[in-house]
Amino acid sequence: MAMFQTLPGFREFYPDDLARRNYLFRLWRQTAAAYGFAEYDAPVLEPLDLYKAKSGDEIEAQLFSFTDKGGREVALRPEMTPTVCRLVGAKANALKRPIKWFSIGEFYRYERMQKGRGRCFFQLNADIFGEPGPEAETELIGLLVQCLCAFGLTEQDFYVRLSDRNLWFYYLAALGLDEPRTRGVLGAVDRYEKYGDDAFKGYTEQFGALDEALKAKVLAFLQIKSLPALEAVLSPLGNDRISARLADWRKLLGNLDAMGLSRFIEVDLGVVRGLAYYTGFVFEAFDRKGELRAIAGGGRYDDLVGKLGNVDLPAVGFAIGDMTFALLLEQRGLTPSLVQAPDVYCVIGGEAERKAAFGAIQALRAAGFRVDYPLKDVAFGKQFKAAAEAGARLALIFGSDELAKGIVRVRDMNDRSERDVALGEIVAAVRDSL
RNA sequence: GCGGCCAUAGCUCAGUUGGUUAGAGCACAUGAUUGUGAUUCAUGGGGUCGCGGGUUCGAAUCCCGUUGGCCGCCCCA
Repeated sequence: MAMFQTLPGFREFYPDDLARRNYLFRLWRQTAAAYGFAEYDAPVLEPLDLYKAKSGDEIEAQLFSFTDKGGREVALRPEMTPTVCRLVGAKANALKRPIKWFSIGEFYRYERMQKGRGRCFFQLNADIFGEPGPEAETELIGLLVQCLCAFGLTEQDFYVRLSDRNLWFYYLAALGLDEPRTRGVLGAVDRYEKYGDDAFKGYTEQFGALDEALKAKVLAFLQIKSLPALEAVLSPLGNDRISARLADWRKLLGNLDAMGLSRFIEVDLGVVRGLAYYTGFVFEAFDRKGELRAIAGGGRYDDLVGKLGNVDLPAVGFAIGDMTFALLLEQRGLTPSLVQAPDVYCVIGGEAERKAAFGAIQALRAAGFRVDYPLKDVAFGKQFKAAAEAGARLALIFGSDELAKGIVRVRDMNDRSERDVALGEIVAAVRDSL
């Protein structure tokens, strides 16, 4: 047994694992770039207060935090949002709008491990700053959907639930609830899907039982699954800000429809997301089978940059975690096998031939081809086997007979055909054959 | 933080009522095969049975503790 184990919840990436991870990151990067997002990065270790400021003391229990040698209270980052708010806030006046940024980074949370959750994980974070209107949500939801579709997932595999905390606030205000009670009701709404009527226990303890007629309206509202149903409930109220908000909804859904993404989107007012800092549209991606935890989540947080970056700036963002996402790809058989195959494997007759082979190997590698060869003398049969197992497309045979004639035999490992090439033309010959 | 199940080779696992030197398949390595990828066969390396303690003449096996894993609850930024 190993004398040292990895810390609980931490992960090691052997070459095959890392190849899969890199594949994830590569497609995410390409997709984010295609949508016009610029990549940034920032420290893994941050002042503890950065997270307290955003989320309160309670969050500290789930933080990897400690005191550094300079006596500073620090924490490994559990998420990107506070950091990116600080970054943007610090240069807000110098940055071209809209600010469309993304990053891929590792995050740490001191939590109990579970399926799809460890103590370290990677996330793609994408955010737009400086755009208050639903055009920003259009871009982000579009990007989110494509970040999943890029791997071959379809509307059969996942969907995005779209909701709106503003509409909840406006609606509950119109029903006569004050802000604390509104937050209490939203807490119940967040839990309703899981606990049913028990979700209102917390509210009842704090404020007393919710009026039955009011509760019926809340329950009806959280079950709304379409824009027309939403309009039917809200339009009669004749409330200006609600009307304006419905216009935002029409714009967002219209935009997404024009992008051909309607089949991924489900209006679902039952989603409010627990985070107190979300201020508008919120959205979450789930697998259709409902077997996994959320694949991605995001929403608008217009007040956070002001709080953490000292400049008022509207913002929307989302994050996709790598663990649940990898489980989904696995379930759907979409995890590719990514063997790092060489282009060329050199079969070398013996020590004398090796010298000649090195020249060609060096030239091929300098030209950018992936070239491998046995480090020590091995029987010919073994070398061909090794070439086949490595997945090489070509085998170059550096035998004594060939080298005596100044040539190398090029074997195509797929169709087993062979041809001779002058030693000096090896690079061109390989280029032609691949 | 709470609860359930689990821990034997790199992987998947077997291991009798507690009883010789703890096994198999896969994987890996070598050879049969000194110029061509398969199959097959042979051989080999690799385990203080997660760790610590206890019971016993004797523990992978029974008991206690501990660490780690899986699953669920809380939480999920």
